[in-house]
Amino acid sequence: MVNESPTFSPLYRQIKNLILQGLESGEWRPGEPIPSETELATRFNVSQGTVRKAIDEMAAENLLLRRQGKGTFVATHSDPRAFFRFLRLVALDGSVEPSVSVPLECWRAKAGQEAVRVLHVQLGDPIIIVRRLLQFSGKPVVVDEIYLRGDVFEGLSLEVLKEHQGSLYTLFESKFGVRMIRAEERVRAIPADHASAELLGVAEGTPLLSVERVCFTYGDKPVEWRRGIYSTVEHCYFNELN
Amino acid sequence: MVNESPTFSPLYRQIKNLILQGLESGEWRPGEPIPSETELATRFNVSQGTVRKAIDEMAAENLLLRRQGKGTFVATHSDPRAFFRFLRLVALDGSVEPSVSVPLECWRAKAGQEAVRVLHVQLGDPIIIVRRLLQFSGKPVVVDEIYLRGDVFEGLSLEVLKEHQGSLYTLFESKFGVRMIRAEERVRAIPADHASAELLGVAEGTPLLSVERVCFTYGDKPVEWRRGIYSTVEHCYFNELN
DNA sequence: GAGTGGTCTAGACCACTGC
DNA sequence: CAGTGGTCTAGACCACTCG
Repeated sequence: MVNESPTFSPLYRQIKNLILQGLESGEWRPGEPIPSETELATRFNVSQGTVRKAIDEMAAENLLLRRQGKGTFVATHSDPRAFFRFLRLVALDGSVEPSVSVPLECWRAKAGQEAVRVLHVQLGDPIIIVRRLLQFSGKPVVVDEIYLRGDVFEGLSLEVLKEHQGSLYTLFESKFGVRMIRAEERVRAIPADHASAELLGVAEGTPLLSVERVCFTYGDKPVEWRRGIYSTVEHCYFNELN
Repeated sequence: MVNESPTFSPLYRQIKNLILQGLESGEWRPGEPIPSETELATRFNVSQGTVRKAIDEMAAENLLLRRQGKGTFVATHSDPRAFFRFLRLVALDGSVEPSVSVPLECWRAKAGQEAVRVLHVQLGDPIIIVRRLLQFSGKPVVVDEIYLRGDVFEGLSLEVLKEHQGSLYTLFESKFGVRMIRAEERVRAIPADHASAELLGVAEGTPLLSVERVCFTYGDKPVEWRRGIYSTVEHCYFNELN
């Protein structure tokens, strides 16, 4: 169990990778429990403390969720606590309203330069584009244009989107087995164009937020790129800095 | 060492609070090392592992910085790695340019309703207001208006600001003993008014980011409120979601 | 009560830093 | 070389959940 190589990697990190493999391979699916610490310890021939440290790190990265007395579970976006993990939008008056997703369009296309650069696909590879509206207490607040890898989300259609309840990421988990781990957002201020102005109910030229998001699944593989146009008339983009 | 109260608090968290007290009281100042784990363990009559767990949490919260072989240090904003911790601004082309802070004005005032609400001071209490410009590679990108508690930052003046090299938060640490721990930001899109347009070199009405930040020191005490007006012509607000 | 994660300990050894 | 943090172990006991 000793590692004398120049690129030293502690045992618990090797264990972490083994557990990660289980997640990637689908051995344990989102929401399901993984084996207990003692069970994993005997399986991997290490002490419980080492497994514990591996799980600690993964829980800190929101990959696993520990629940004392019950077990350790694969994190899922359908957990209500995870809903605002990727949606940093709050009402100016502090009220918390549930959001409703209204799918507008969904069509297939071939990857252009932008998709190639961000999604790591080849030029002309199939991609899927979704346009949808996000409403808070009945009012439209966000217009999203979402680019997805066609190979990963094969079968996605407007009908599927309309049938589904809940956030897009729960749909991606349950129907396509894709779990979003991490995302990067780039925010800029832009004037409302004609289409966005109409959809969001603001005057053309009104300053809006352009929020570009790249979303990664296991292995830091980018699978979604989206641009959201946020109206900040009654909401704002909220961020906590630590 | 047993705790049978209904509000159970593990030992390592009590140790954490003791170390926190040392930070708040200034027993160890930013950049300085705290005593070694074994030393703290004997001082607090617990095992090294318990001290370790306390320090682990504080390192995760960016309160302490561990350096193998050297010791554990009080985190500081003058560490270059911490520079972009609170400034989520990157160039669109990905280049990393150092920023220069240009103080414009600094005056004393009495707290209005906004300051009362955010900074938890009394109406009419002394506050200090700073206006400054942030330049990247010579170009103005951010105009900041900064509201500070007068009791905490007594003695701050335009001269002091102009003399100082480095970020504002390093000045706050070295001259006023105030360390910023955590911040909240609220981002909205607004049109450039006349003054901002002139300072940032954009046309009046250009969409800009309004970034309001509340900054907290130990004990979650708010000591700074600022509104930054960001030009997103060549930069964007970057955020990583985990 | 059995099983889970959570805490605490004591001790051994490894990796890194600086004298 | 001594001193620091980093890893790993084995074992005891506590707190929580559920049947």
